Amino acid sequence: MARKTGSHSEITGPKVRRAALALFAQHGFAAVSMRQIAAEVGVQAGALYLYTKDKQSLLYDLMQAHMDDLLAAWKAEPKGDGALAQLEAFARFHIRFHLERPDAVFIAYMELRNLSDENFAAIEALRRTYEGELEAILHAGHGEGVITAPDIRLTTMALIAMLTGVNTWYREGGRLSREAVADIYWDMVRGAVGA
Amino acid sequence: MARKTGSHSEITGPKVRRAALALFAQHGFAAVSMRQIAAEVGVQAGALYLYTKDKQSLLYDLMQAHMDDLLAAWKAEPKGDGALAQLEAFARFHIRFHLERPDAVFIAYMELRNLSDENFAAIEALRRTYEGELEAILHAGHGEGVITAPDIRLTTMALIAMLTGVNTWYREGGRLSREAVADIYWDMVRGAVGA
DNA sequence: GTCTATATGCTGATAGAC
DNA sequence: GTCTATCAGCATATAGAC
Repeated sequence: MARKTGSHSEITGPKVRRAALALFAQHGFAAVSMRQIAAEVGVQAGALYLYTKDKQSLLYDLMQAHMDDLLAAWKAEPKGDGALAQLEAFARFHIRFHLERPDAVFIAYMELRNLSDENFAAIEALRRTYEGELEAILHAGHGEGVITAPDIRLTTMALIAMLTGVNTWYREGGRLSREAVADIYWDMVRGAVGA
Repeated sequence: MARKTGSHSEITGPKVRRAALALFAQHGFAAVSMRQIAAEVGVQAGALYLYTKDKQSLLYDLMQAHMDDLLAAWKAEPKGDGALAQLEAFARFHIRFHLERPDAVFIAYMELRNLSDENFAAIEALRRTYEGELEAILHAGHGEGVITAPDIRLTTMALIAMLTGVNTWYREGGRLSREAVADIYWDMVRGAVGA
């Protein structure tokens, strides 16, 4: 359908966010200029300000959308009965979700210090909510007597670091499939919590 | 005290590196200007170029010095006999060494993409050398039959991510001493490798 | 909705005085 | 060894034409 004086806001908006996501992940927020993003989208720099208030909002919106996705996806995940089944569900979910969107994950971890103070606080709260999900599972597992980890909080942080670390080395088409990786990591998680 | 033609190269050089380390860790390499570093040191921006070829070299020198320190410190670490003792030594060493220099660790992980191609390759080689140390221990443990982890390479990456993760949450003067943290993490490491 | 043009300011790096 | 002054360029963001 022919269109005369381009009215692409429904297409250009997402394109801006996709371009920013890829460029921020590759070069870092501070190293990417609005001109670079505009060039990737195929518009002039000034036009970006129709879709974002400023560069800071662009970063914040990307990170917030990522964390919202994460929390919603975990909420929708089938979890099974018992703390051990839920721990397995969490480990497999975390690896799968994070491997599916490496750019967003990278930004969420690396660009926290480039957020304004209030934006940082908002993202930090979402991150703690997610950590709380795992912490609750471990707490339940302790109550059920199926895990013996001595410190729930440390175990939470250790497991999340271990699982997220997959993103730093996993390459599509490598030696192992995502499922094989998840199997091995689940073994290590189980061992680490003393299950 | 009046000073005529100050000759402070032995003092100013290290000051430049210390200031750059702190500022890069706090704000990120790309977000820090040479003028900011100079202000922190107490000289004018132009004077920095007496101590570094350019901004890129400043970053590279910091990262290389950190990796050299790491490898030298591990080499000098008492390790005990047997793979399990060496694994414990590695875990405790890694946590201790990394907690002692959070800024350098942060930069070494976050600023890799701001290195030039050849500088990146050099740092990457040092990082792989360090990973190889842990991998060799796990390999030996497999041979001795004291660990049952099914995939040495994945276990290496998982353990390093888990141990390095301590830096993201540990705060001096918090609930647990470094030794207590190391005790708990060593338990988790042992469990994760099936020892 | 996108463009061009522009404001205002900071960037890395160098030259030359002292 | 450090300074001031400066270059050439790029930054974010906005104004106004179309």
